[in-house]
Amino acid sequence: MGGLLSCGFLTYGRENGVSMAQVVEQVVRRGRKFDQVLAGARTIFLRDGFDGASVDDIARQAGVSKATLYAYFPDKQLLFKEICSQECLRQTQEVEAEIDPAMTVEAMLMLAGVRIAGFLMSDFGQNACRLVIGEGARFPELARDFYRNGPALVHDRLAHHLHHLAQNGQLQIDDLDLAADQFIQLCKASILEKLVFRMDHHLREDRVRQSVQGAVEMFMARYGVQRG
Amino acid sequence: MGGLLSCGFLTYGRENGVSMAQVVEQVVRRGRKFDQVLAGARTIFLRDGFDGASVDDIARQAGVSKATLYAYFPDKQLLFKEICSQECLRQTQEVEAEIDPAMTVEAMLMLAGVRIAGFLMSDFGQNACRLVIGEGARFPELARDFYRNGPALVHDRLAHHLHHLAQNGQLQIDDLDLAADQFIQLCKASILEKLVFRMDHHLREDRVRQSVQGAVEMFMARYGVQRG
DNA sequence: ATAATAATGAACTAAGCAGTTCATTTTTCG
DNA sequence: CGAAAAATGAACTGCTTAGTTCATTATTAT
Repeated sequence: MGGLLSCGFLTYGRENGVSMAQVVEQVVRRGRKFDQVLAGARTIFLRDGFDGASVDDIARQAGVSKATLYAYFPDKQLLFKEICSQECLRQTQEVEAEIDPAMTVEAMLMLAGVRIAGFLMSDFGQNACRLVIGEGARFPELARDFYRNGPALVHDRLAHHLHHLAQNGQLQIDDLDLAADQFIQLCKASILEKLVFRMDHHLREDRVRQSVQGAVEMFMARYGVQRG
Repeated sequence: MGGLLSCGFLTYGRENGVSMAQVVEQVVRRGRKFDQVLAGARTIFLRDGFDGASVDDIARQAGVSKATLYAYFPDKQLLFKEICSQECLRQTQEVEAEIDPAMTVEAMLMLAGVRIAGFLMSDFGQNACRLVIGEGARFPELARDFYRNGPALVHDRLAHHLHHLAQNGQLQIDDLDLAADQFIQLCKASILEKLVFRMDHHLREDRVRQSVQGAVEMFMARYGVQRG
């Protein structure tokens, strides 16, 4: 327990595309229950956290014998890290759809905001956040990976878009990083803490939209060029 | 495990003031190691979380025998809840200093913002947040108490101040709750996720001030009355 | 068909941890 | 001092859980 896997992701015997499978047929696919194991582990880990989840529970959920599970993953920590890595990738894809450059600034912000808030609202988003935050002490490098492949990535893309808009003269921004952070945080207003601390498990749809709408208005009031 | 202590705090045999002690001398103070137990438990729980902390570790840290510990607290959960309750109160006190009504709007916002950000920056604030979020699944009512006595309380006081400022004509706000949430979130911009996900354990002081400064500017751009 | 590979399940080890017990020692206080 | 209250520590119970083993069964490919 220590330096292994300190960065990067595991790719543990699952071809993650068609091209890979074509190049090396049947290399590491050691069994057919691999996906079941991952699916079961994801369910249980997201529900119970690392300590709360027992390997027996995971095996049962996966519909797989414990021996099979251990045939794929030598220990519980590696399985946990693999799940977290997968969730990072999924989170990235969640925000991956391209932004149309022909949009107005408001429309672009609105779209980005709805996606950011939507992720937080999803069961998966909530559980993943809680999991990574809670287990961050035991797995610091994992929390960092999650951050880099999730929040940080969203931040960078947003800052990139803002940069272009500022160059076009549609926005007036001096500190791009700060502006991007501000917008992201504003989208979470009214919803973040209530979710994290389990106040309202499912906030009303209109409250979320209201939050994003408010974020856009505020952002434009500060950085918009039209004045009076 | 269930309904007990579903709301409210434990007051487990420690006079929490002088008046109490004067009224009932020597009621529940069954021993002199009470404070040591609490101190040790706080250290270990904040460091390791609920599952990660073993009762033996706590006793050792407290400089107290396990038997003594169990003489005060019948089980681990009750001790944990007591610690969390204490941390809630402490968090409340953290933001308790009164606001001078003669201040300018900007100065008031700056003060409030620095306090909010300061709490997040503190080791205690970070650990407490992680603890409550991570253990929220096991102790949902505890996460709610923490939220009510912390973030929600800050929100309410801020909204109250904003209400007065709006009545005085110094601000133009239609949705007070939203405005309060927005300001609070803005203060966390640039620092929250980096802390929660353990990117930079100690951000530079100036970056925090910059964040709060940016929050005030943005807030005034949106809700200030001076226009052009 | 048959041989190789994958999966099973059930029993097992070893360790850690919550909570208990109690004979002995220390502290407090009249 | 001397008695009552508090603290000790070390051993012990009972339970949970990570990880192993292996003889048996199912699946796959040639």
